[in-house]
Amino acid sequence: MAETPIDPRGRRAPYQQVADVIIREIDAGKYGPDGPIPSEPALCERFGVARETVRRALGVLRDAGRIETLRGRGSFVIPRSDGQPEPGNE
Amino acid sequence: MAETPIDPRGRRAPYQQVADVIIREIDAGKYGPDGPIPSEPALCERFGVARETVRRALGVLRDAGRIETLRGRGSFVIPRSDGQPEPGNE
DNA sequence: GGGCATTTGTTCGTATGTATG
DNA sequence: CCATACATACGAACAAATGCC
Repeated sequence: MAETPIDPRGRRAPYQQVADVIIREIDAGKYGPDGPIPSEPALCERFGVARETVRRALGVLRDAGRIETLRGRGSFVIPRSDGQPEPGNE
Repeated sequence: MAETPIDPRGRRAPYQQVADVIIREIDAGKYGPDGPIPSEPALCERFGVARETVRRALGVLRDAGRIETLRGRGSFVIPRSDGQPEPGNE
């Protein structure tokens, strides 16, 4: 079972829901300022979605400049430029 | 913008238009006698159509015996049998 | 160097829901 | 109703880069 199931029929598409969750976690500092986020297979497991859906979500994050992805390595949080402190876990 | 836009309202359906263009290019030797043709996503981009439309077009080419498609690899031009020389570029 | 597991990149196969003419 | 088309999603296979032993 997926740890963080998403609603396949929500008003927002599944890949957008996945993107939302991960963005919030990055904002909360869950992965560190420049840390790696979980691998695609791990995210598939967690959300109970296909790899394509995870990859779409990560595409949203890349387009938003929140992560960068390296082949054979993984995806990494892009540190905030100075003056924009981490939102911090609450 | 699509490099080779097709007319969504032409007398021929979009998938037929796409099939026509690719067949002409194969005849012109553009992809080599047994070379790969561009991937489905690439063709979607080029013609500005959805993947289903590209797949229908490729279905026409397969039914006509002009290409063969391999999962995870791509679609390849089927060489002409002897006695039927390539139409030749120009 | 080789071999292997992990990870992302790419490709086709299939299915569903929605919309249009 | 039906054919066509688009967007999304899941599945499977192949490919390339990385890293570790």
